Formats: sequence, structure tokens, C-alpha cells
Amino acid sequence: MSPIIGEPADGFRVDFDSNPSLLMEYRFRDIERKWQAQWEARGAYRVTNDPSRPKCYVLDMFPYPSGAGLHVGHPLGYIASDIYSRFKRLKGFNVLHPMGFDSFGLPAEQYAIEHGIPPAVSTDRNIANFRAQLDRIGFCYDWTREVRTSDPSYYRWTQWIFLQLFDSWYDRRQRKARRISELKEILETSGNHDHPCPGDPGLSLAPGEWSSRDEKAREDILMHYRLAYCGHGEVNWCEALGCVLANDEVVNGVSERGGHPVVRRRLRQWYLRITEYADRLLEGLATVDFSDSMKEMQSNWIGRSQGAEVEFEVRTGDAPPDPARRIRVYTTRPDTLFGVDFMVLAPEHELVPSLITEDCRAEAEAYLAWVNSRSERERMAEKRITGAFTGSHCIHPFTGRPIPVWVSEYVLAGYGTGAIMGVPCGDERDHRFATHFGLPITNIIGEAYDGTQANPTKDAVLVNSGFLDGLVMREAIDKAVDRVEADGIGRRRVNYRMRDAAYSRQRYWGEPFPIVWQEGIARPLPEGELPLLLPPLEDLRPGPGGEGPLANLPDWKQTPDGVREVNTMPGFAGSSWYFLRYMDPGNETEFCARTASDYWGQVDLYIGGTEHAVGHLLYSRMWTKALFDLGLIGFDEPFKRLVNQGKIGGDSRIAYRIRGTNRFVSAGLRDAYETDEIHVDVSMVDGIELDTESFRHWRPDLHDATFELEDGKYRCGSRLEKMSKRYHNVVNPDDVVERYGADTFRMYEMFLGPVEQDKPWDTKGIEGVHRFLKKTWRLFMDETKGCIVTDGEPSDAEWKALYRMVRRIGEDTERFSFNTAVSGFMIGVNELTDLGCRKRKVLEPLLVTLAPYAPHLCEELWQAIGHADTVLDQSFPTVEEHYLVESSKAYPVAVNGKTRSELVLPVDADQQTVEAAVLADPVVKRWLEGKTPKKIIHVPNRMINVVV
RNA sequence: GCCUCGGUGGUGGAACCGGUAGACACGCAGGACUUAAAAUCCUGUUCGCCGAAAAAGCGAGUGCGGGUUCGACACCCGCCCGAGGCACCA
Repeated sequence: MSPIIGEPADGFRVDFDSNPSLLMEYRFRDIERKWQAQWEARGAYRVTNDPSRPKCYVLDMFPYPSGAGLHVGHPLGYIASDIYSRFKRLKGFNVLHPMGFDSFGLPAEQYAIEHGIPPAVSTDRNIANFRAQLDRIGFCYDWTREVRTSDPSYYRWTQWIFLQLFDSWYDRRQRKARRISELKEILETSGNHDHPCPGDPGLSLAPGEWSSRDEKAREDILMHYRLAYCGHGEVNWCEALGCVLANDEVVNGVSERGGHPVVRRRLRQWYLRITEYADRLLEGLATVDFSDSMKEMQSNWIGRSQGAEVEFEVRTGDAPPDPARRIRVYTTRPDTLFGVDFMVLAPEHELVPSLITEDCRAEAEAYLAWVNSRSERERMAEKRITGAFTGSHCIHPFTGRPIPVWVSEYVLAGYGTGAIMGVPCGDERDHRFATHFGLPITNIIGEAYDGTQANPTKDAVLVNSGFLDGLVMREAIDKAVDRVEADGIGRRRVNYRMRDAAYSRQRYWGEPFPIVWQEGIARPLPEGELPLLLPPLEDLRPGPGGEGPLANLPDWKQTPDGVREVNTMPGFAGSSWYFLRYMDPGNETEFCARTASDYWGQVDLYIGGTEHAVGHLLYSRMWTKALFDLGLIGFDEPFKRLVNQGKIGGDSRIAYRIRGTNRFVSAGLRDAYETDEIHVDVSMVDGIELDTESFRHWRPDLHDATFELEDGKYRCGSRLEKMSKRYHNVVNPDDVVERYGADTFRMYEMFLGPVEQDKPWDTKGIEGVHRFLKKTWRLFMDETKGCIVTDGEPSDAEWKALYRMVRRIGEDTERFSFNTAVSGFMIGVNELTDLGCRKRKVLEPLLVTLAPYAPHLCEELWQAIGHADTVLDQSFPTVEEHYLVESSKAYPVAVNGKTRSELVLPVDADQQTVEAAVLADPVVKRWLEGKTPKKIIHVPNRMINVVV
């Protein structure tokens, strides 16, 4: 990484307005400052909702305004979307390209606790800093549409949408959300027979039963249907953070942030019933343009599996079978039903205590106690096979064979039914279990099972399988379930890995819930009382009993009508719908007018990182579907096309300190010593050469550092790793913009490689792009003569150079290939330079084409060649194809697939002409060695191949 | 273990549908201009062989091994390596 050292070449400043002759050289700093101010003053990026024009909605994932500010990796996606937006504007679209801030969240709260600065204050400060950094890069955001999730005028509507979800339930028959009032009617007139309760599957309401329940009981039932509901559940409790974490915030049993241990705890929590949307979220992926890996991640997360639930009767000792004590297992392989050799229940399974017999009690209870003593983390990390026999048996429903029932921690209480049937010959894990405990193994797949390893095939032919004998497993699946259903011992069932999303946090810096608890009933605040403001609070420590900091405000918590909910909403609340607010940001009576959302519709292009693959994207997709179901918007997928920008990695520089000394040895010589690695701040290094003076002044402990040089230089080691303060390898865009200009920075970030790809930052290459812009400048301007653009008629060669470039830029920009577009500009400008082209008719369209990439330079030159209007609103040039038509083509001529010669032939030459020309070619003759070719393949406009 | 995406010169990368591999840059080497530097411009730059050199030529070459094809970086089969995601999910 190249350092940003010293003053730039043209360091002195001159007032360009009073001294216009100095504009003859490319003074990017003055030019950029001038046009940023003018665009701002003119409202050049103001967007109106104008239904008479075709729309294009280009959106960046809005940032969390962290205190660290932007590094060079953040703007990558912003630049791509900015270029695309400007390009679409030139193509005649009304482009919505807004920006805002996801400004609620944990870091600001953490910062407040550590430094005593209120989150609202530090957040404002960070936003101001972000805004300044973004502005220097010259983005075309319409800042009048900015949203901040922590602004009351915004979160008022986050609260409002929450209330809509609270007032909705999911009708599985109609596959859509409906209002709670409609549910009440249904329950009242016909009970819940047609609408089983998602939150309480056992609930059965006969017609008429509804009205006989008291209000509390009715509200409890409704709560089990609501899309936003309050429930008690096992949650991921993190003692260190004093809060509950969502499943996707827990990684391997520790918190994603901070890596603190997480344990299971039962708490009252708000949830979003996203599981009801599982199928639609899955199906919606087919209608949307996301990358394969993104779709893959989402469907993995949803984790749909198809199978059957089968009930097994239990026999404990001599007691008669008890229909209430059946074990329900979930399996995706009902075809292996005859291969069941044991049952395994999760230790938490409710039947476990009643299944343990006297003979087995000591051992089984010891096992359960052991499991209970282990944290979730330990259980998940466990690789050994453990378990205990309960002493009870099941009866195989088809063979009557007794099957031993075991308990083991590898079966999860929360997935499926919390019980599985063990089929050792077909399942790897079951096989290990059976072998470990010496259980007999039934083979139902004949030779497909080798006796030592399970075979999970679906293509073997079943044996030992009663009515399934002779069938291929794949086909036996349906047959088995048909029989299970016919015999009334089970049913088809679809299962999901995804859980409902935990929607409350015991935190301060988030949206307060517009809910008041009244004798155990959650009462929504009337719409007119929104927003429910987040009260100012000094002390942000958690409240008592796992409640959030708001519980420390008794006056706020207690209202005449009851007790306020003191939890706040999670980070994803505000970000789940922000793309709608940009459409109608100032609306004080609606979250977004239907006319606005009908006009702008789906986001045509959404750019952001992969890290939001399952969280943010699934939540906002679900919110969109719910709002659509309720008729509040007209589309049910928010993002038509998603592009994931790659991460820009840091290129670290490392110095080697001889152990136990303050002497540093150059990288090439370090093998002679035992050394420790020190990450050196990249701003002190030129290439790999360390500026030893700056290094000495970097930290007090380095003042007396000494160096062992090679060739008079101290060379650093280098390593590619994450761009992070910790490694001192962060490059700030401000520095790059100051040294090379925003236009160079924009184009260089694009030139680095495909946007989707991860790549290291290397400042070295930026010179090439900067040279290109200077070269472009010199097409228009001469240092001594000033503007040198002429009015003559361009030559065919000049037209051709222009249109070839325009065509390429148009195609590349449309398909997001910005790196090749930049190279297309370079080729075009090189050609025009070689041709000495100064013609206005060529150079004007060049400026328009380049404007999305280098807006400041283009606007300046646009003005310099005599325009009073802005280059931003011109039309993208139309390619005059006839200048590009070639009459002849230099064909590569291959003999047996190897290129040997080149022949210039007319493009429309027929086969005979081509063959004659080829055979007459001396090089071809030499390779033929007098033989007659078998065939001459001629692909017009491509190549010629002679087959001997 | 499973899934997805990758692997091309010293470096970043290009080759869009199976048709001249290495565009465009960086770096490096040499040169011009200059008192000098910056800036700018020119030439060369995949590797090996042949050659004093240039030109020309020959051979190899897109992670490895096979295959399909007149022709493969691209398609098929089997591996290796890297990045990311999922993972006792029944």
C-alpha cells in the first residue's frame, strides 16, 4: 500500500474565479469543491415523484454511523450505485438514489456507557462525519430524502408498522396476513377448526366457545395468532450484555458481538411470526435477481424439509399401552420405517420422566443431570456419543417389534418433535449411536449396506420392509406415508429450521414499543399518540430482572392506563422498511403514500454486503409481504435485483523487532534472528519501504529504535488481511481524495476489479487512473493555449473511436462491469489522443459518457467548452452504428487448431473465396506440406481453421 | 461433512455465446525532453528454445489428470487448493 505522504504536486491554491487562465491545468481540488458547492446550491440531485417519467430506484444498504468513520472499502458499493444512478439519469429515467442512516443500535449505547456521551449526541456527531466523508466523494444522493431510524419522525412509523403486525394474523388457507378483527369473527362463528393456532397447536375452539371465554383468555388466544406477538420462550440470554440475542446473533454458543457466553433462559419476549412466511420467502426467491449463493444462504436458513410425523405406542414394563403416551417422531425418510432399531428423545422431551423404569433410573437420571449441568455451548461442541436407555420400549406400528427408547443430547428439543427414530443402516449418526451402545442393526437395503458404514442412499431396493419390500426407496417414501396416514398413526409434515424472530431487546437505544400492559393484556397505543418518544436517560445500565434500562424510569413506565413495555425494538426494525420511507420521506400522515409506493415500486437495484444475507434481507422481505397482504403497498418483494459488493481487504505492513531489543531488522534479513512482528501504520510506508523517522515518532516506546537496513532501506513484510484499526492498515478515503481527487478515487475503486469480488486495496495502481483523467483533460485544454476544442467535422476514425467507446461503456455499465468500462474509457481516450482529435462533436459526447464516472471533471469541461447547463442532464449518446461497420476483417488462420497466419478478407466473403485465399497463403501452404485439407472451417467475423 | 463461488503473467485484472489467451493498468527495464527533478512521451515486458542482436521461427502455457470438439480459460468426468455459508436439523 502506498502511503499518503507529503504535499501533492500542485499544492498551492489560487482563486480560480478571478484567475480563469489557471483552469488550463487539471486542478481537481478546486474543480471538485466548486461543483460540489454548485450542485448543492442548485439542488441538482433533488428528485420528485413524477409519474409521467419512467422510474429507476437504486439503493445502497444504509450504514450504521460508527465512530470509526469510513474506510476505503465502504464506498465501493456506493460508487457503483452512484455511477449506475447517474447513467440511468442520462438514459432518461427519473432516478431515486437516496441515502440515510441506520442510527439505532448497540455500539452507540456501549459508547455512552463507557464515555458518558448520550447516544443521541454521539450518533449526531458520527452522522455529520459520515456525511462529510460521503460528500467529498461526490455522490448524487438526494439528501432532502435522508432518513435516520433514530429520528422520531421516522420511528413513529416503525412503531406504526409494528402495530399493524400486532393487529394481524396469518391465514394459512389464503396464504396471507389478515386483520385480527377478521380472526375474531371467524373464531366466534366457527371456532378455530379451519385455522389451527400457530402459537399453540393444541388449541381447539369449538364454534361458539369463543364468546364463553373471558377477555384475558381471548386476548391470550389472539396473542398466539398475532404476527407480532409476546410470548415466553427459551431465549439466548447473554449475561455479559444483559440482553437476549436472536438466533443469528449467536455463533457457536457465544454472542456474535464480543464473544460472551450465551445460556438458555426463559423470558418474556416479543417475536415476529416470520415462520408463517417461510414458504413464501422461499418461493419469492424464484422471482428475484439475487446471486445463487445469496439464495442458497436464505433457503438454508429457512431450512425447509419435507417428511412425516409418525406415532409410536409406548410399552413401559407390563403396563398396558396408553394412547396419551405416544412418541411422535419426525422423519424425512418414512421409507426407512422398517429399519428402526431404537428411538431417541431429547433430554428435555416431556415424556422422558414417565419413560424411565426403575431398573434404569439411576443411570438415566445421572445422564439427565449431567446434560443439564452443561451449557448450550458445551452441548453444541460435543463430538462424543452420549446417551442413556430409559428402560421403556415402543411398539413398531407395522411389525409389532419392541424398540428400545433412549435419551441423548444430540436430539434437539426445539426441532421437529424432539424425538427421532434411529435407522442405523441408513443414517451416519444413528449408525455411530447403535455401534457405540451395541444395539443390533437391521439391514433393509441388502447389499447397499456393508455392515460397517451407514448408507444414506435413496436409490437402494428395500428388503425386510414388509409392504415396502422390492420398492426403490425414493418411490417408497410416498407409499409409506400413505399407509401411515391410512392407519391413523401419522401424517405428512413440512418442517423448518428457521425460528420466529426475537423482536425485543433489553436495551435503551432503540424504538420503544407502543404497548401498555393492562392486567396482563397488551394494549396498543392509539395511532394518534405516536410517536412514543424515547425518553432521555442518563443511566443506561440494565433494569431489574433482565429488563431494559427504560425500567429505571418509573415515571415513564407507569401510565394511568397501565405499565409501559420497557423493552425496545431490535436493530432490524428500522431497516426492515426504510426503502419505503425514501419514497415519501416527509409524509406526516402515512408511513408512505400509496401513490408514492405505486410509482417507485420495487427497488430496481440494491447494493450491499453479504453479511446481511439472512438477517436484514429476510426481515425486510417479510415486512414487505405483510404490508402487501394488508393492502398498504402494491408489491410483495422489496428488491428486484441485489448485487453484493466484495470486501476490500487491507494490505498490512510488518516490521520485525529482534526479540528482547528495540532493534528492527529489514524483512530480507530477519531469518538470522528471532523476531516479533509489529504492525506498522501503512501511512509510514512507501511501497514496502519504511520511513524510519516517522516510525520513531509513532509511539513513545519507539523513540530510540534502531534499524538494520538492506541496501540502505528498511523493507517491511506485507500481509493481506481485514482492513482494521488493529492492523494499522486502514486507508481513509479522505486522504485519497485529497491527494488524487474524488473523480480519480471513484474510477480507481471501480478499476480495481469486479464489484462483486473481494480484493486488496493497493494505492499504487491509482496513478494509472489519475494519468488517464489528466490525459482526458488535455484533449480539451492546453496549458498555454487554454481550451483547444474545435468545431470541425470529425473523421471516420474519430467517430469510430468515439462510438466504439460509447457502445462499450453503455453495455458495461448496464451489466455492472465497471472495471472493464474504465478500461474502455482509457482505450478511447488513448485513441483520440493518438488521432489528435479536438473536435467538439466527438468530445462532447465523450464528456456525457464519462460524467457518471468522473462527474466533477466532466462538469468543469462541459462549462469550459461553452455550456451554461449541466452535463448531468444530457442524454447518453446514441451510437451511430454505421461508423462501426467493418468492411474487412483480419482473420486468424489456424491449421489443426493452432493459429499460424493472418489473412485480411472482406467480411462478406463466401466460403469459396475464403478457401481460395487460405490455400494461396504461403504460411498455410508450408503447414499443409502438400497435403489437401479435409475441411476449411470459416466462422464469419471470427476465425478460419484448416483441418488436415 | 454438505452447499455456493473462485483458481489466468511479477501484481490488479480482460477474454460477454466454444473461435487470435494475457485487453486496460500497475510494476519493472531501456530511451526522449530537461541544468536537474516533476510532469509528459516513446519502446519492451507469459515462460522456454534458437540467435551477438533484431526480425522471424519453434515448443509449452489459464490449479492437476482425463474426455468431448475442427477448435476448450469456457462444456463433461475425477482430483487439489482458496474464500464464504450451513452443520448433531432427524
